[in-house]
Amino acid sequence: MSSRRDVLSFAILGVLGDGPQHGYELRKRLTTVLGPFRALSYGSLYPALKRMNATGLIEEESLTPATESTAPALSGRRARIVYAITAEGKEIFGEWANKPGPEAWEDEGFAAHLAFFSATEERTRLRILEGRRSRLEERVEALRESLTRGKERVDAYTLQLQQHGLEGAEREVRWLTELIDQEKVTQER
Amino acid sequence: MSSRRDVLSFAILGVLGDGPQHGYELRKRLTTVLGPFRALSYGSLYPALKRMNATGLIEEESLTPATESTAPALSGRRARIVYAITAEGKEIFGEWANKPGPEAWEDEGFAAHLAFFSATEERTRLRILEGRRSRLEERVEALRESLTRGKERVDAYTLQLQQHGLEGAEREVRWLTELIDQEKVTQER
DNA sequence: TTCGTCATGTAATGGGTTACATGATTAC
DNA sequence: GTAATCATGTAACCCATTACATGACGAA
Repeated sequence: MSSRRDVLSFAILGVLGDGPQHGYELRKRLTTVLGPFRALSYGSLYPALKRMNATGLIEEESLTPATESTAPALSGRRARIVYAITAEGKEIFGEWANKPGPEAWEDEGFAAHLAFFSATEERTRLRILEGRRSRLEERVEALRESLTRGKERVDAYTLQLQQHGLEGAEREVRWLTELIDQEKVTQER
Repeated sequence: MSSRRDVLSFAILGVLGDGPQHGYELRKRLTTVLGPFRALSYGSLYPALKRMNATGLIEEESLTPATESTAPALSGRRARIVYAITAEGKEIFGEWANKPGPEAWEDEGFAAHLAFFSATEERTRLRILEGRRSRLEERVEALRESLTRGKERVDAYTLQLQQHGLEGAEREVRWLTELIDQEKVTQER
C-alpha cells in the first residue's frame, strides 16, 4: 500500500502544494527535500508525472510557475510543462500526511513525512516522531547485542565500523528525542 | 567494471577466505559485515553463488564447513551445499582488495573494503581511507552550501533534518581521520 | 565556439525483494 | 503440537539508473 513509488508521488504532491511546477525544477526541490535518502533521476521523475497526470492527482497547466513571476516568463527557452496539484491530489496527500502507515518509520518514508510536516496535524507529528524513535531504538539494541554478545570474533576494522554504526544510531535517537520534546513544548502552549 | 553485483561477489569471496561455507550461514556473516549498507535476501545470494560457481570463482564442496567441526555433522538436517573459494577466486579477490577503483569511496564499496581490510596492503588501506574522507568532505561542503547559501527558505523541520544530516557527515569525517591517524601510527612502527 | 544549464523524454539494462514451494528439526 | 530456525531455490513483481535523443540559451 505504500511502495517506493508511492513515496515519490507523495513528495511530488507535497512540493506542488506550494504552487505549480515543472519537472526540472521539481527535481531540484525534491533533491533538497529528500536529500540523501533518495536520489532522483529524470528517468523516474518524468514518468511519475505522466502517471500522476493520468490518475488525476495532478494536471498540466500552461501557466508560468508561481515562483518565477519575476523571471522573464518562458524567455525563449524550451517550453515547460507545468503541473499543478488537483483537488483529488490534495485529498490523497492530506490522507497520507495525517494517517501515516508503517512506512512512516522507515528511512525514506520518515524523511518524506518530515519534509512535509507542516501539512501534518500536531498529534500525528508526535506519533510519527515516536514511531521513528522506536524503530531506531530497536536498531540500537540489535547493534549492541551483536557487539557484546557477538560470538564470531571480527577483526579490528569491522569492529570499529560496527561501533561507529552504533554511535550513529544512538545519535539519531537523541536527535529524535530533542524533536519530540520541542514538539511537546510547542503543543502545550 | 564494479557493479553492485561485483561488490556482492567480493564480499562472498572475502567471507569464504576464512573457510568453506554454505549459503545460509554466509548470509548471516554478510549481514554482520555489510550491515546497514546492504541488505541481503536469499533471492540474490543463492543465484550469486550459482553464478560464481559457474565462473570458477568458487566451487562446491561436500565437506562440512570448517566452523562446524564440533557440531554433529549434517545431523539429519537438509543437505547443505558448501562452497569454497578457488585459486582463481583468491586471485580476483586479492586484486580487488589491493587495486581499489572509484567504487571504494562509495558507501557500499567502502564498507566492503573495510570489512576485508586485513587482506589489503598497508599503503592501499591509507589510500582507501583518504579517498573515502575526501568524498565525505565534498558531501559536507555541499550540505554547508545548501544550508547557508540556500535561497529557498524551507520550514523548520526540513532545516533541522538538513542540519542533522550535516552533523552526521562531519562526524563521519572525524571518524575517518581517527582511522587514518591510527593507520599511520601503526605503519610507522 | 564551447561549455554549462535549462528542459523533456524514452529505451535499454540491470538488479533487487517478496512470495511461494518444500521439508526437517529443535525448543517450548 | 506448534512456533522458530535451519536450508535451498525459483518465479513474479517492481523499480531505478544510465545512456541516448534533441535543442536552445547564456556566459566565457
